[in-house]
Amino acid sequence: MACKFFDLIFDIPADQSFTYLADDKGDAAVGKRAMVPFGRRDCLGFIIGESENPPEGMNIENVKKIRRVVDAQLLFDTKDIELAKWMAGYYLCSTGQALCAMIPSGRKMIVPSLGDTVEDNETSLSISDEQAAALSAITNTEIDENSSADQKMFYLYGITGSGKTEVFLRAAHFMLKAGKSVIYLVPEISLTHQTKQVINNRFGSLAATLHSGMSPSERLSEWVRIKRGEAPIVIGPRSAVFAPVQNLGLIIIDEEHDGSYKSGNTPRYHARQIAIKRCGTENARLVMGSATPSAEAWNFMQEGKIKRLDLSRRLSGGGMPEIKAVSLAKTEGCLSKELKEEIKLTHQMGRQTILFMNRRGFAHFYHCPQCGWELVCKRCSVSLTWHKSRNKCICHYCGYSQAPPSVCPECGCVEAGYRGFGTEMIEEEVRRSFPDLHLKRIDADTALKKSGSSGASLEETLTLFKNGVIDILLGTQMVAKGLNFPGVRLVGVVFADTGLHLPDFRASERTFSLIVQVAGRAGRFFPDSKVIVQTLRMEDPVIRHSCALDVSGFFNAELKQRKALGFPPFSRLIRFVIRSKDLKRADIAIKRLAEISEKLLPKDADMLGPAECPIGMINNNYRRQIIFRNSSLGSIHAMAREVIARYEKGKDSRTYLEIDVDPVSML
DNA sequence: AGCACGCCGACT
DNA sequence: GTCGGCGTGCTC
Repeated sequence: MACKFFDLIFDIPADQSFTYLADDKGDAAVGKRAMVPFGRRDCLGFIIGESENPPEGMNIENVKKIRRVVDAQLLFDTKDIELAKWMAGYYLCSTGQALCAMIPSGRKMIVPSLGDTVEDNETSLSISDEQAAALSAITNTEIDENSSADQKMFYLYGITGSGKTEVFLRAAHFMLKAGKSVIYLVPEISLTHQTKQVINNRFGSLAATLHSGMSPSERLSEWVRIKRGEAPIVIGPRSAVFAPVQNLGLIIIDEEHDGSYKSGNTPRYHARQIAIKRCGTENARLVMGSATPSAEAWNFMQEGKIKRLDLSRRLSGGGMPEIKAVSLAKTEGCLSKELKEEIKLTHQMGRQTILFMNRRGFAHFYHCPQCGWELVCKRCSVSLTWHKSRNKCICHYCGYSQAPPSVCPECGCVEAGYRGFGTEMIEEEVRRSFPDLHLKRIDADTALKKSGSSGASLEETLTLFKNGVIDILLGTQMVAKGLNFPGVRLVGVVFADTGLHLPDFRASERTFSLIVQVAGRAGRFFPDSKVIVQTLRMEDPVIRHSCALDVSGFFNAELKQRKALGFPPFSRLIRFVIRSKDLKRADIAIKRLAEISEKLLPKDADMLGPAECPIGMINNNYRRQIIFRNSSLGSIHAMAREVIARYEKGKDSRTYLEIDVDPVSML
């Protein structure tokens, strides 16, 4: 019987392919997954190559047979393999790991519910001149095989409510009509449903979704549906950037600044980077959008690498709200006089308030005013957060909790207590100040509750708020993203400074972005809306620029600073983190890594560290880091690859090396 | 990444 | 004597 040889790669760190045998008539093929004996066990591998002959210098006796081909359909093609190889090179992982991140992991397929027929509901809604100009810039670009990437990247830069979505939709429609496919990236899973509804209402059921909330088999069947060309538009979070659409015409990245576009595990890819790469090789266009671009995108726009398209006006109900910074310096509790008065006024007007609290992080900690002692997680070295309703102090990294001490364990001082405030504390104070207003709190704690359990689910709460049943919505990041409530007049940022102290060079950028985004929730439909930003740092440029909604003023100052300090976007970084349960091992490993690195460090590059990570321990793992920096990625990239190779030889099996190219968080 | 092999210390 | 922790190396 005729046999063929197949090259397989696996989801392991080693970048090496392995050859297996399968008979000719079988269904083994490049683009499918197969179970094969690998070492002492069976492993799932990706078939990435085939040949008539065994690999050179290899005895046929030693080639094992494929046990079972898992997929009936092809899951990936040579284009995908090329992308995986590029990713492996860029993000310093193995090709197998890269491919594994690209492809859904399901085994069984669910029969997909087939979409309706294609509709063409051309909306008669008119668009503004600015929208029309932006749209024609995107669509009028010649689809020219020889055009450079510069002409294919656009940025819809516009305040909330300026109609970015409509431009996205029309650009998508343009591509669909031209017979091309569209990938529409959104920052959160919850936004995929919302966006899918909008798309399906508009164009018929053409849209597919891909996200981690779906079961693996659901994802697999959507994947296959996309691959067959049955869904020319795909909506999803960062992993959807790999969607196997045929004839890609456009990738949309909504809320480009959002941190969720960066993967948190190996390979730590950024969806924007992958999108740029895909648009380059597949000759597609890229349109991003945000009111607060990332520093990287802003810099590209200034250099002309990305064409900026301005949407400067709000479409409905006039301008942006009045934004006022209010000092918390002489305030007892967490609500300033001004904020209280505005809440009252807003209620009298029959309108609603959103209170925003950026709770997570180093914000509120139990500390002793006498000796400075601070209650910190034993495993993660971050401040514990006090949850009054459960009377517990909880670590937001690992979940550790303990009862709050009644006196300072160091000096016995009874004044020890919490500084700063979380949503629960604000909730209490608001209830005390406004006993007859209906308040609801939304955060990770309350969002966990599913409908049917004691409390209202997130969706239920949002519906109640939308219908005006709730007067005040209090919450964390969740209230800042994508939600539009026409009845809102007032937005209060309870404590804007949270996050400004973080030992991360992006702290300012993130805080700025957050304040502007939250402010955008206010009064999209009325001219009299108001935002109050409470702070202890009235003079801080971040606070001043964000309250003035002055994005370019902020970036002028911030980019000057970044340039002076040599941080991105004026340099590129590669971060190595060593993690180990054992302090000694972590220290030995980081020292060895540093020694290898020093030898290989290019003349023009910097090495920061070795040092303890700002969050020195997470989940009982000690964390140490080294950061490589250079004006371009080239030389540190090559060096990092060699460092990894030498380090891996003779590494300690109980320490782990995490590699992050273009890190976005340095904590 | 797993997993086995093989080398040293301390225990019934 | 042997059980088991831990460094090393390989997986078609």
